[in-house]
Amino acid sequence: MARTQGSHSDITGPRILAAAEELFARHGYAAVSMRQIAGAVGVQAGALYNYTSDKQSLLFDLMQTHMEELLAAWAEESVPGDVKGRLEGFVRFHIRYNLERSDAVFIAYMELRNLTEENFARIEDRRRAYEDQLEGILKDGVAQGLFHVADTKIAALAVIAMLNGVLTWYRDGGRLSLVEVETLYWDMVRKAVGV
Amino acid sequence: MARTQGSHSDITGPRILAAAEELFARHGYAAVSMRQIAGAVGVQAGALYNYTSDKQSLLFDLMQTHMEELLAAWAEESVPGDVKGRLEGFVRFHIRYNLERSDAVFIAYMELRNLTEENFARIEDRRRAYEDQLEGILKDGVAQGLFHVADTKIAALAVIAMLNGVLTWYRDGGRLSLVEVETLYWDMVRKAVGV
DNA sequence: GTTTTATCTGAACAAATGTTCAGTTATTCT
DNA sequence: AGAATAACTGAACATTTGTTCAGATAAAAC
Repeated sequence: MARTQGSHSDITGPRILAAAEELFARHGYAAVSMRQIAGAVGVQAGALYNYTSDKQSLLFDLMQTHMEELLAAWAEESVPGDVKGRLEGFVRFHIRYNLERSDAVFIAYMELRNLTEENFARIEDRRRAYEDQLEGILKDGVAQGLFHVADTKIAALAVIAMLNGVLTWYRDGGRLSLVEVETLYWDMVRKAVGV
Repeated sequence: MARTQGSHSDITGPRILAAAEELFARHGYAAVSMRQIAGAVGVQAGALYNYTSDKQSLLFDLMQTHMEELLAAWAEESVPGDVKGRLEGFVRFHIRYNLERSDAVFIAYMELRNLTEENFARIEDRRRAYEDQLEGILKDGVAQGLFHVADTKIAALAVIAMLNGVLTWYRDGGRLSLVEVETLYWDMVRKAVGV
């Protein structure tokens, strides 16, 4: 056998990335083999190498794409206006976006140590850019005398860490709806920055 | 060659656990081989099996020990008194203790998916017990009308997630001292619970 | 000083790993 | 229709994996 019926690169390519994303998120990068990914797609392991140069760049591509899309989505959703509203927008956006793409977020936070030094630096750069978005809001709030935070850098990291925690317990159809979760966290963030 | 000079089980045993802890924390459980652990101890791979039945229980032992020690340390440090003081005590304890044992904490949070279903349940039980300690403080504060939190369960998870974030960026000799970090986070937690 | 026991080596095992590639077949182009 | 190309198979590769175990040597017990 060789080329299979209905095989197209623009179909198999995304399916490989999707399978890798789910498996990496569930079992971890190092614990997932190329054969498992291939099996999930319904293809032999060798076929993966028409779409990726190696396992490492499969991981990097997933992370890179996720970070770019995250930044792009925030750039589109972010609206200028009063700082309090901007902060609320960030909190709600972060929770919602990250829950929608929990697999990608999980990977982006847990598999950093499996990246090449060079790839790590690139991802880290994008993460810092995202953190800077939040810190920018906090700085503006402080400058306007509205927020009271002693260290905007630390506060930004603390808020993001707190929001990321949602990923570890939130389940669809659980006790709280998405909007309720957003509101609970916004309430805590709002008070933490002193407004 | 066989038994090496100065070989004692009460020395090699702890060294194996220490080496495994450091390697698991740095590279991840699945990415570390038994031969790497043995190499770090200065012993052949087969010798590890005098101290552990398999790789899985090496991981579980590390997690189990960590969780028990964490709970014991908190039980000793925790003092009854006003809720505000108890909450401050928890925040400072959590940051300090977790930074001192960052390798074990990292493993306990990142390698849950590599545990057997049964082992996972045991660790999860201990983690919940720890979260309950914090939630208990929050509940007391709410009952006394001192804290204003809408959902004590979520608030406990949010606070712990926020505090754990310190692990990802704190470095000894960095911009902020340990006490400064504790104080910054306590300030944010204090405000977040509305006091 | 001799025996017993604890501790480790070194080789071996089958299975699994990432990756390559010649060959085969479906699709697309002419 | 046939020729060219894209997509995949299946086998092979050198390593590495977790784990076992007979044998060897050091430490402890007598």
